[in-house]
Amino acid sequence: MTQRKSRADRRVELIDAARRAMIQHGAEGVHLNQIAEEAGLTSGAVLYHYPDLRDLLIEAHHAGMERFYEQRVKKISGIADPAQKLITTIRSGLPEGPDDAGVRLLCELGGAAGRNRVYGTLLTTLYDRQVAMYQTILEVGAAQGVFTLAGDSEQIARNLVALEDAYGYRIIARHHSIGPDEAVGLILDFARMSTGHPLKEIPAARPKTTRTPRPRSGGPSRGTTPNAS
Amino acid sequence: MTQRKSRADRRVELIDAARRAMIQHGAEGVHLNQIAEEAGLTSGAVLYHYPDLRDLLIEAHHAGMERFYEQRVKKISGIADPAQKLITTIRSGLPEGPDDAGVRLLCELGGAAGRNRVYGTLLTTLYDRQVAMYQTILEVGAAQGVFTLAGDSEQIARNLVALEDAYGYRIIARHHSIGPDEAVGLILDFARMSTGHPLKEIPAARPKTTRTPRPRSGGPSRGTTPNAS
DNA sequence: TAAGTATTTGAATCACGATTCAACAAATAT
DNA sequence: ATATTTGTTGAATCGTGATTCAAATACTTA
Repeated sequence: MTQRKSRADRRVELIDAARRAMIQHGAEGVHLNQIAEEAGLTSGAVLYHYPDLRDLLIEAHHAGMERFYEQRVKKISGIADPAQKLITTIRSGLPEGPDDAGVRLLCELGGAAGRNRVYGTLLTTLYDRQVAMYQTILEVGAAQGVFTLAGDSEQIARNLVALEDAYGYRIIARHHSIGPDEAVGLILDFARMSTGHPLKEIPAARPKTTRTPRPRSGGPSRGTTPNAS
Repeated sequence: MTQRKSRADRRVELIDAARRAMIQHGAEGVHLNQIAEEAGLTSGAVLYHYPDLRDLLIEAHHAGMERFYEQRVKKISGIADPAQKLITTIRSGLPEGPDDAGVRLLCELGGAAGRNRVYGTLLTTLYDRQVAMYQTILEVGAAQGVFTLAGDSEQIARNLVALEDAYGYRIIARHHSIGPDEAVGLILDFARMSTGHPLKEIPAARPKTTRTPRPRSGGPSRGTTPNAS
């Protein structure tokens, strides 16, 4: 028999298993057995903890969003410069690629939100929180004289989140010419117009320039070191 | 027995029935019987025409997109002024409300596109076509000296479509403070920055100002007539 | 009008997932 | 140690939807 767990532990595990299962099989297409398998249990055990599957799915979505949001907050927590903060935030709102689990899950929800009020509310709440996050960055930047806002900060923030969302969908759908980098570029174009700041992308050296096996005659120390602050 | 139809006619009918059924039950959650019922047939008859359900669903999505796109093209076909053309296009890309069938169907696809290459391609293609549509409007406007583009026309067009998409999702999800009008306003904010044009919304008299049962002392002929061009 | 063909039905069957539950095992309490 | 509670299994059952197909029905053609 599978290792026995306390009620609380098992519920947390199940939520995560459900999250994983939904990413693989679709938010609405998941089957109880798939969740059970993902958790290493039988369907009966899952039902024991969640007699109504829908509750589990909602909690899983909720957890997924929370995780997504927390990750973003964490990534910008150490950055002081508003411009770098903005750039980093934009990047953190996009999937890393077509298989990015977190964003995949959010995309799954878009359609369901039209038919399911709970999911609609969940998504709407996340959107509003993200808007608030951007708004704070913009306002602080303006207060410091770094940004010169071309309009209402809420309006700009809403459009920033909207752009993120949309390009997330494009990336997930495997658009041939829009990947994470291109999306960042496009959103930054808008951000520049809105903030009057050049928003140069200097953060974190990207060691991959479409393959860099360092073929040239080796210049001693230059390039890969990511501390060119 | 239900009225017999020719092969071609029936297929067209089925595609439309599938479209309607998907809007009600989700792009991936539709059942054969629901489609059959929507078409006024039995499941057997549906299978007779489409032995593989997936083919029908794909065709239905394709048709839905085509319809959506054609509607937009049609709406701007008569407009000469680039500014009005742009405004009208923006509005036509948004759902009329949370229950707008056409957009609902597109939203359904967003999640599935991550798992299903065909859907991904379908959505991507639609996106590219819309970008081209906007790009043409922008370029023509710039050539006529009406617009002063703040950047590459493709970049602006991509962001315009992205904003449309994202606000479509928000509206479908019943965001409390973002409806079609608010979304148009937000997108126009971006469009103004990008074109250097004020883009005043003068089109089509809106007879509804949050309820206008004309309670005042009745002025004889005035108000409801929608030809105040 | 008769023969032939295409479309549709309806019932039977099949497949699969959800649900239930008695039995069992692991923790915890006594 | 024993009893009790809690978590888990596995098999049985139920329900639903997909699939099949012979028969019936509506068209078409000769």
